[in-house]
Amino acid sequence: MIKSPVWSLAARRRSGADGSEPDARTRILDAAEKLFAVSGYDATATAEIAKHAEVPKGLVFHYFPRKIDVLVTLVHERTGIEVLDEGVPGDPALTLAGLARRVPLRASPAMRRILFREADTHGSVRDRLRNLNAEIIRRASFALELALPGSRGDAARLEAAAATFAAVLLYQENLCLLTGHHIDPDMVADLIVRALT
Amino acid sequence: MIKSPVWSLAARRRSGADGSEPDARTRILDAAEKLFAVSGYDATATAEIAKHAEVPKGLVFHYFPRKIDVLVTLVHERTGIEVLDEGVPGDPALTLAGLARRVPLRASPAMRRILFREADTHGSVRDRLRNLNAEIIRRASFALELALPGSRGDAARLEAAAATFAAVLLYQENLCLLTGHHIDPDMVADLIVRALT
Amino acid sequence: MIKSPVWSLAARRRSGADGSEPDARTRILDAAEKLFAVSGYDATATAEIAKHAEVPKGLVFHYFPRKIDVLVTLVHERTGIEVLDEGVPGDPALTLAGLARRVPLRASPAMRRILFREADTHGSVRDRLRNLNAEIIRRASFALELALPGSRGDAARLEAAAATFAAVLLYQENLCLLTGHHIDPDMVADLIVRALT
Amino acid sequence: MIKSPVWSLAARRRSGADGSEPDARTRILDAAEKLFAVSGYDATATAEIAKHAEVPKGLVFHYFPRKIDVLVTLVHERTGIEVLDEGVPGDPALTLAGLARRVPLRASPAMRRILFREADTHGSVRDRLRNLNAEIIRRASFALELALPGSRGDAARLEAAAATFAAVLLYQENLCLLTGHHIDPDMVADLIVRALT
DNA sequence: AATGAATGAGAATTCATTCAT
DNA sequence: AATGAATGAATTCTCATTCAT
Repeated sequence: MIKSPVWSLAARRRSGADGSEPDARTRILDAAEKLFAVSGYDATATAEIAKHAEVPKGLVFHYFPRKIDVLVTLVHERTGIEVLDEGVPGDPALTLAGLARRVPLRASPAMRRILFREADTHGSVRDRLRNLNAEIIRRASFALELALPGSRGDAARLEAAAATFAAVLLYQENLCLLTGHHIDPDMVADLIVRALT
Repeated sequence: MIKSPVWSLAARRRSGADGSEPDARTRILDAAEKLFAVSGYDATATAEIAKHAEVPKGLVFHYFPRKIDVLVTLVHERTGIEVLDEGVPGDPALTLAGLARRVPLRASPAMRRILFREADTHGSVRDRLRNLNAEIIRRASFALELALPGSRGDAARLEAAAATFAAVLLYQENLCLLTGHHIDPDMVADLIVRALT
Repeated sequence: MIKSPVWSLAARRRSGADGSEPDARTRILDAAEKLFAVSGYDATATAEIAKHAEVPKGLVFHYFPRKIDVLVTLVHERTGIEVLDEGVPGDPALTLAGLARRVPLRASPAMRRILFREADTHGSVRDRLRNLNAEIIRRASFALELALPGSRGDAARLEAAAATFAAVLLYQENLCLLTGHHIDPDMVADLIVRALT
Repeated sequence: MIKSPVWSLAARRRSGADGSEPDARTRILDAAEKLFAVSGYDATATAEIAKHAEVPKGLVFHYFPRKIDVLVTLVHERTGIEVLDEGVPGDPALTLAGLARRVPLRASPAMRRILFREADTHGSVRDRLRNLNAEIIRRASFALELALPGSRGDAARLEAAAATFAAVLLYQENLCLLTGHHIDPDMVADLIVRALT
């Protein structure tokens, strides 16, 4: 059985299980997500969103009185931290590799682009990103501690390792998109393990 | 004596040592650099650039027929790779720490923000970033090889380490801005060394 | 009783017989028609059109996303060929004179000026004029054939006569405007008849 | 020996007989003539003229302080009435055909387009066109009288014939350009002769 | 005479937002 | 709730013209 990516949970929720069209509000958010990711928030006109969502222009403002509300809603409703399962004690490398492959950030690739791009200029997005980042570092930290009990001696180094790990995991997608350069998460996990043992 | 940052070489050149005002074109680029960094390209009006540069609106058009030309010119003229190479063989940790503190990307903090932010939506900026990133990885790779001749055995691991190093170095500033979380380059350097020895 | 000119049919339709104001879109086209005729397309600002139409500037864009769309729409909606055909066999001179006085081009004097002036530089206008001209020549040809069955022998001459007739009819108004020289259509009709009999 | 068209007299004068480049002022007028004909006066920027003339922008204003001076100068210097030879008494049809082929308007095709187009909105151009038209009608009238002494009886008809002849001759080029429909001058000459005899 | 930087008024177009229905 | 016409401020871009050198 193929496991659908975590970020598609929201996607599945969008269109009813009966295959019916998602409702207008959802279609607006879908369109905005795609357009914001591709062109950026500023360069996307609300009229464009309406057109792609196949709803009349006025309806966008019906649901989202200000344009910024669309962005805020997207970030609030379509990004989050995976609450499910955590660290699997035992083999350090395996645990880290698992974490690498399953960053607990629940957000579609499009939402990640939006998150990083708009955080630069929109306080509310930045706040969200801050929280998400902190949580990811905490998880990584916890996982490292769990996996590598021996390195407990140096908290600072563990902290740096977790942050590095988090940074690489968060940005690898971005970096790949921008530079075409791919970093293998397994390799990074392996490096971290080697550094801490 | 504090060494002025490398990216300010251009800045110093802008206003002559004689204290004379930089010329109009330079003032326009200066203003654009600052404004693009703070508000983003799309959210910055050319009129705003002109006002900050203290030049008439029309002069911006005179030098840069399209608004996008301002961005393209900034990226072309104000980002680059440090050519001064300083391979310091000897102590691995020291060498890496040096590299960490002196990323060979020649670009002001403002230009870095612009580079990362606008690469997402502007092809020409993305191309530049791609080149810069590749060059930085190459440098890091070379430095690692020089510093850690013993690890030559595993090229893939070295490559991953260099890429991780480069990614963290490039993004740390960004991450710090966005999330407030600071990563100590020395720590990262130390981690890399430990991972490779 | 004086028969109102054919081109005013549309005009009458614009403002209801109930004296109600024509709608915004119509007022915009009315204003554009007048201004384009007087000053030319290029020299007429859309703001000017809006002012004369007594609508806000933005509404012009709402109906006509590009300025050129106003011109194109005018030409499409306000020029045409009279469909009411009236072949009146019998006296040749009378028939031709009738045709002279009733060129089958349905277009206000303003639209005619626009048509001739802008055809020079705007392809879509030129296409329209081409069609109109061809149709007028066909009508003239048909009328001549009907009126002067005896001249059927020389098709080329008939063709030339029709074209000449059409040219003079089409341009007489233009010429008069530009040069102040008036050509009497009756005289031209008479000439044609004499030439063909 | 091929006889170069009358309107190229000016052209020949432009570049020295020694094949040297025409001077700046001439190149400016050349460029303006071409550009005005293609795009119209309003739609042609002075910078464009300078570019095509391969002269610095400032030089255009050196010779022609106002943009309109370029147009006025063109019309003054590059349109005129042929003063050379006139009617050849004898065969009417031949004389008219000759006149048809040799309209006494000395102006390049480009200048004719400019003349007709800009007359609509520029008084000075209109004045010139008026004069030229009057002169052409006078010539045609004279030629007709000379060629067809028998028809002297009806001055009004002669007048109408001359005007028709002039109109067709003047506009045929325009019409052809706009509508693609060609009128054979010989045919028109023939028609006129038939109408008057 | 020749030049290109400088200027600013004004053009087209964009677009978030409002509002009557 | 739904709709699309209406609004006007703001933005990018154009361009004739001036001017110092």
